[in-house]
Amino acid sequence: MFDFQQRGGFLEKYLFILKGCPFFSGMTEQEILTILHCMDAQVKKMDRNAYIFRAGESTETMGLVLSGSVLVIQEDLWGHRNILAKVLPGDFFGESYAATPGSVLNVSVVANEDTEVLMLNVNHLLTTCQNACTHHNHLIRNLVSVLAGKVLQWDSKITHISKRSTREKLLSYLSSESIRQGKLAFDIPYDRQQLADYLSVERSAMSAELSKLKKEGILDTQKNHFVLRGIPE
Amino acid sequence: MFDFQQRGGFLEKYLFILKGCPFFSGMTEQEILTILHCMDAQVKKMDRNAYIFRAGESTETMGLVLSGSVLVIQEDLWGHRNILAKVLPGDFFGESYAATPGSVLNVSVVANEDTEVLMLNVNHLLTTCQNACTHHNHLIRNLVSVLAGKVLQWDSKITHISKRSTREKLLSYLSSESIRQGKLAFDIPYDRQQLADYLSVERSAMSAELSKLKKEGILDTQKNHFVLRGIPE
DNA sequence: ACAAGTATGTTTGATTTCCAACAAAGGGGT
DNA sequence: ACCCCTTTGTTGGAAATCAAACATACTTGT
Repeated sequence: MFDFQQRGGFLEKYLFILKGCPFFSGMTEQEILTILHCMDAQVKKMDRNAYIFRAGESTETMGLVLSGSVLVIQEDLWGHRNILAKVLPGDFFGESYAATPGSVLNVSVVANEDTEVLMLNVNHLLTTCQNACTHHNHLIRNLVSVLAGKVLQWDSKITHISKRSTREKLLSYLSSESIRQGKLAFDIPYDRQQLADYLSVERSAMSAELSKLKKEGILDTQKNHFVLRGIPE
Repeated sequence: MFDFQQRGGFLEKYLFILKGCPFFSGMTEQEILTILHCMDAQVKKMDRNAYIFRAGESTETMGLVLSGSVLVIQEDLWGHRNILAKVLPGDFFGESYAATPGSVLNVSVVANEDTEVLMLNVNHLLTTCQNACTHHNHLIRNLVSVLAGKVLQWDSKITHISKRSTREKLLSYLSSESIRQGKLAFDIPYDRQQLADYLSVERSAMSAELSKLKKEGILDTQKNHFVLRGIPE
């Protein structure tokens, strides 16, 4: 772990990510730097498969992915892994637990590849120096947007996994991704095993269902690239 | 729909609920009244099964249940109903959509019984009169807690419905309710059909599974009262 | 180019869920 | 007490999923 202020290199490298992040929207570079100091920002470099949070812990800090990606997961002792979300650069994880004093993590967070994350203390934002920094109120307002967006994201995940059949889950997820990205041809951030874990189905059954959908001409796919064709008339 | 300020009756009747609500925590009665006016508060009386929000709409207002209860649901055209949550007096619904400009409701909200709800305009809180009312920043801070709590609630719902079998879903939900309420004997807010819709399983299969669990001595239940016994050794 | 490891697709039988129909139990109103 | 309506439990056949095994790409490192 590195102190953010002492490593100018990181700063120049990633400031453009922070500027594009909803949480820092409407702030100048200098204001962002001030805030990073207030929130005790620290950069962590994580190797692939390293745990950033473990279910059962509690935390005052939230994470912001700078490079690479992390998976928010739940896993039981027998290898079943449930993927709640993949978090890409510019997006947060753990913010809801950090913002809820006394809460216990119901999820784990692991690096999906070699990853750099920025850890930010939310309590410093919520409970101290409310008057001193005029930016704090602005940031808390931004935090509302971040949290509301997370709820909406969760709503749509629940939409997918509430479907009863593997086929419906696939089509629910794929069509929503297609709409979100605004095109019928798009990439998804998951490989087959991860997609199965995201949709809570068996990989082999899902693979079989994808083959069926291909044969029926409803979609085409190679690796993580998908093309939806709609239902032929 | 009634104007809140003109109906003192409602006010006295429900102010104690508002005072106990996390969103208004740390505020005096007079401050709450001021806020209600700022947020254009209006009381709505809804008959059982009436829709408060419909999927596809968008909204600037969030709802607070005063009496009765509402269900947050998703339904397809062929009667499949997925219950995301039951909202009891003192709790919010729709706040994430109201706090996300341009968002479209992915859920519907229906009155589960004859219900009174308070509708509050979130935009008035987030975008106007930030300087005038010192309470606003306090409220936005409280809104962060409300939203973070909603994410945690969603996390735990995802935990339950991600389980692969009906039995696991039941036990996941029931044990978490038991822990949440701090006792092995507890009531749940759902009848059998609603519980099945909440866990995304078939009612009849769930009923059969409950019978098995009873026979095995793992739990006991009559109507919506449950007693967990743990797995016998 | 090769080998080893990983990811994806396919198949199979056992298990589970779904679905519809029906039976039994409870509630409310007259 | 009676009937009607809702809720809950039970059953059985059809369909889907799970889980394990295997085959076939595709990667990666040497």
